[in-house]
Amino acid sequence: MNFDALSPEQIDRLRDKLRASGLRSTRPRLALAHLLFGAGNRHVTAESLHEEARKVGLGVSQATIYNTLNQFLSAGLLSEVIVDPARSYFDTNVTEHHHFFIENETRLIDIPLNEVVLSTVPDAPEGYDLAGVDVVIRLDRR
Amino acid sequence: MNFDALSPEQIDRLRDKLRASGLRSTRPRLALAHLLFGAGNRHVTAESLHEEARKVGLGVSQATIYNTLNQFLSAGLLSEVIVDPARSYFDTNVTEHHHFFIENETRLIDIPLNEVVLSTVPDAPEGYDLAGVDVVIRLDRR
DNA sequence: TTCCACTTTAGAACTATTCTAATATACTTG
DNA sequence: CAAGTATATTAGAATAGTTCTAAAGTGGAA
Repeated sequence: MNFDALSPEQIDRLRDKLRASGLRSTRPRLALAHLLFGAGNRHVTAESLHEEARKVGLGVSQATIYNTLNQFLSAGLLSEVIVDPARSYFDTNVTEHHHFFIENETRLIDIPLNEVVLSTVPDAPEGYDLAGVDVVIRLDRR
Repeated sequence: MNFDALSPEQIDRLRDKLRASGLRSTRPRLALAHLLFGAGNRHVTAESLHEEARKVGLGVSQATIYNTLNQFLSAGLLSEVIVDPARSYFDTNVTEHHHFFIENETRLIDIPLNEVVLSTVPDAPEGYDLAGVDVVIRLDRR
């Protein structure tokens, strides 16, 4: 596979992040990182990433796809988007933002944080801490 | 089981809704409707409703729980809340509103529509129609 | 270069949900 | 109001996404 997708600096940063989470820089992890982070913000499912890996000739098992996605999630390299009861989506954009979800295409589109303004939100009930605010705008193809 | 939970008028309205969706007013459907609609707004999962039915001595199979929840959803008697990749939640509140979701208690709390003000939202991309806007405020117990 | 903790993997296991096809029941019609 | 039929219910099998297991492989410290 083509490892030009990530610059040497990006690779170093990735290795640091992995090490910081106690994860070794293995061939499967680096290869999947190239697919994930090599071309702007992306949304993948385990299945779509596995298929993509297969297409570029990456011999990587389904178990490794799941393990890697979950480890990258814990390491803060990915975020999870919960919009579809049938599968989990992983997002390479780990900054705060929102989503369009096109139900009949099972496709996600990022919405930059500043394009959604929540001028009023309720306080968290007593005894609870705010963990995050997710806005999902559901769409149907016309 | 106690059928006093719903008034005769409510029962008539329910029968009408079911008929409008081509559904017969069977004993299991009416009994589950009493559990669901007999005491204010509620959030249930298939499992929690099944357990509740069992406790009140309602002999109803898991398949019927799933069938009934999905039929009530199609009939507009329930709405679905997607906040947890592990299970589907059904909400007896079918008006537009939002949710708190307490992750470590797998518990939902309704937020009335007027308590969340979205002063700016992006336009739907060309070719797509707006299907709904869901705001989920995730909480952790302190 | 060796060693060992960490990784990967195939396949089994698991969980939520849906499906199947046999039995039971609501509701219409005579 | 009895009978007939379309619709419901059910147990259990099937399915889909995901996680687990345990055996074989590998990164990187020394």
